[in-house]
Amino acid sequence: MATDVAAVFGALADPTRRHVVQLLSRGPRRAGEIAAAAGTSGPAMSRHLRILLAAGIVTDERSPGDARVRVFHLRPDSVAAASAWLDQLQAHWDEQLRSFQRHVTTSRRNPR
Amino acid sequence: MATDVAAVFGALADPTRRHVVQLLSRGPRRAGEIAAAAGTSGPAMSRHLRILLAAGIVTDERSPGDARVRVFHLRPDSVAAASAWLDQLQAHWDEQLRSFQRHVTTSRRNPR
DNA sequence: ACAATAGATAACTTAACGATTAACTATTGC
DNA sequence: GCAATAGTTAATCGTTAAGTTATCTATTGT
Repeated sequence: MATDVAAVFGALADPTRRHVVQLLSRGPRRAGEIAAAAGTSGPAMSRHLRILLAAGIVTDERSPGDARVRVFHLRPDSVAAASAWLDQLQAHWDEQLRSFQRHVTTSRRNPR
Repeated sequence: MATDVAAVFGALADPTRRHVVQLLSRGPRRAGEIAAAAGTSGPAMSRHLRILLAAGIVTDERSPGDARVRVFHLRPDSVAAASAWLDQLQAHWDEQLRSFQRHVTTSRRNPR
């Protein structure tokens, strides 16, 4: 339930997990489908999905017809927080680009 | 020169590098300043900065007054690419959320 | 030329990460 | 109840990544 920016970036750093997110963006999938589509084994995908769950990127739910089937789908707000982090960064950039060349040779005599 | 989304997320996955990016968002800094602000040693920061350079997030330039001083500053377009990746994801979400509950109990009889 | 400074590189250690095989827990169907 | 299925957890291995100490290069100042 994190929606933590650090966890989101950490989760999205892995190419397999990015692939999973790309797949889930086209609709929810079961765990077996995800593992097969990503080309990884079941146990490996289980750990990846746990990381994505901890980052708040995906959510799971049991299929009502078949209780052993686990369906995963994305959570829009989690990535929105990460996107906000990047936007907040760009907000600071506008200010930085104005005082850009001014600070280049600053603090030549600045031991502390 | 990457501006690669994978490299950007991988670079931003590390908390030390995120701290560096946060620092550089408030203006360009020298390598020594960055290492001191992040609380890490020079060699460790040198490797982090190399990763940020490879990801296209930061750029370096020699100080004209002091050639051994290396000043680092951010590159707005690099994070814009990563932000675009997240936005492209949200674009797919709108479609997914419409056919949301429809696919939950799909493929109950789908062995392969 | 010599000492000092700013960083980067080398070699090494340790910790984290990812994949695999095997065993385990539920759940469905006969 | 028993076999099969869906998925997770356990234990292990190999790889990668991060940090540290020491060394090296380049540049500035005297």
